Amino acid sequence: MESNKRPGGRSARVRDAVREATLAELAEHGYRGLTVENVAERSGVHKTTVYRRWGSVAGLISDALELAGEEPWPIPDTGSIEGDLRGIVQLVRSGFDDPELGPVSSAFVAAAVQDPDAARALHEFFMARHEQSAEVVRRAVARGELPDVVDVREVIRVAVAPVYYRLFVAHEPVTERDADRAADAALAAARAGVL
Amino acid sequence: MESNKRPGGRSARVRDAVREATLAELAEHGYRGLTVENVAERSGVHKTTVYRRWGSVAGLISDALELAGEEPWPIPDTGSIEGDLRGIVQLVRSGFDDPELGPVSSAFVAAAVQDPDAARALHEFFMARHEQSAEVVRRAVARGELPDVVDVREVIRVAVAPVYYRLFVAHEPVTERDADRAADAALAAARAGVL
DNA sequence: CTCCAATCGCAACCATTGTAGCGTTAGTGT
DNA sequence: ACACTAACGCTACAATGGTTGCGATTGGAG
Repeated sequence: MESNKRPGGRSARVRDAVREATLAELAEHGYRGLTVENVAERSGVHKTTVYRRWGSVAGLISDALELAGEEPWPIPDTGSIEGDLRGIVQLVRSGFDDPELGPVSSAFVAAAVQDPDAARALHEFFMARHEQSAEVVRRAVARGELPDVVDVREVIRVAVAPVYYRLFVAHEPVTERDADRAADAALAAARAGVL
Repeated sequence: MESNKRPGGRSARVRDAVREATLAELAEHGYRGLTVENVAERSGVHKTTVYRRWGSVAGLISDALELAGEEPWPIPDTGSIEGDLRGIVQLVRSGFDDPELGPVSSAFVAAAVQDPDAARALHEFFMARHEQSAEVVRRAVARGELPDVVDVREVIRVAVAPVYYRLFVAHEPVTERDADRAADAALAAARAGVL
């Protein structure tokens, strides 16, 4: 999708229009309501063109996901690992709570459990996220707050996992307290040396 | 679905045939390949009947899920909370690894992120699972291995969450070691008194 | 400026999914 | 045993999703 032979001009305009329409449709109707025809209609691009370049709704999602993965997100720096970890988990929680971002983010997860391409794209997305977020753990190790044998990415995974588990597996509500507790649990495990 | 006015005879046969066909189709083709027409074909029940009684693929899934939720699963009893927790998480992991059960279980998760009815059914399923699994934590508290203020269900959630997170969110492989580590992390957090 | 290939728009089409009307079958109460 | 009606099967059809072939447009290289 990146090595286009004709990156300038009309192709670029079409691509942007479709991407924008995809995100707008996702925000409004979620993943279930995302259809190639609606995106084509909204973007002003013919449906045949969308099918040719993106193939299906999963292709649209994957493309939008790559785009979303490029922009970094604000890693907290509160001075303590406890505050940083809590900040990250709260950021995840509030992201899904947001009426604008929530449906889009949820749509990514929903698409990935169904389509291999979307799954790959989401995998890459989360690998980048883990890598960025792990910085707070590295800082903590440097400050001597955590043993230096800790698996920095695993701390992040264990910290955010309960939030995702509640949202997408058990389908339970997630309170701010739940988020803090998940962060604290990961921290306790890291301090105990099991991560 | 339970308060049928004619629970005996043909209706029951139809219901069982459809349920069985649904599970078989799920095992073979996963959630993506599950279609009302295929289930109708396989079960020998006409497709209009399936549409009438189950409405859609999500209805089929919800029904199969209620069925699956009724049969209990083997909670380990190794004598120590460490062994029990590890056993539970490994059970989860190996369940999704199993070529027979894996696709069916995954299909439940996939359906629930898309359909509200399936989400409700899966929610009930997991509430029951948590309740059953929490028994190992209660035993540990009784043995004095854990503080008695611990949230027994939360320990289970935190223990299994990383496995589900890897499988359905980050789309990373899950090794046996990953599973043990997740159990150990939850245990460390519980011992530290944050759960 | 001119030409050429890549890309897009368009209409027509096929396949699949889901619905409606209606006659038939088979549990269930008497 | 008999009648009554819920539930099912069947055909036909509407709607949606996705494909194909071809002509028109447009960037970009020389």
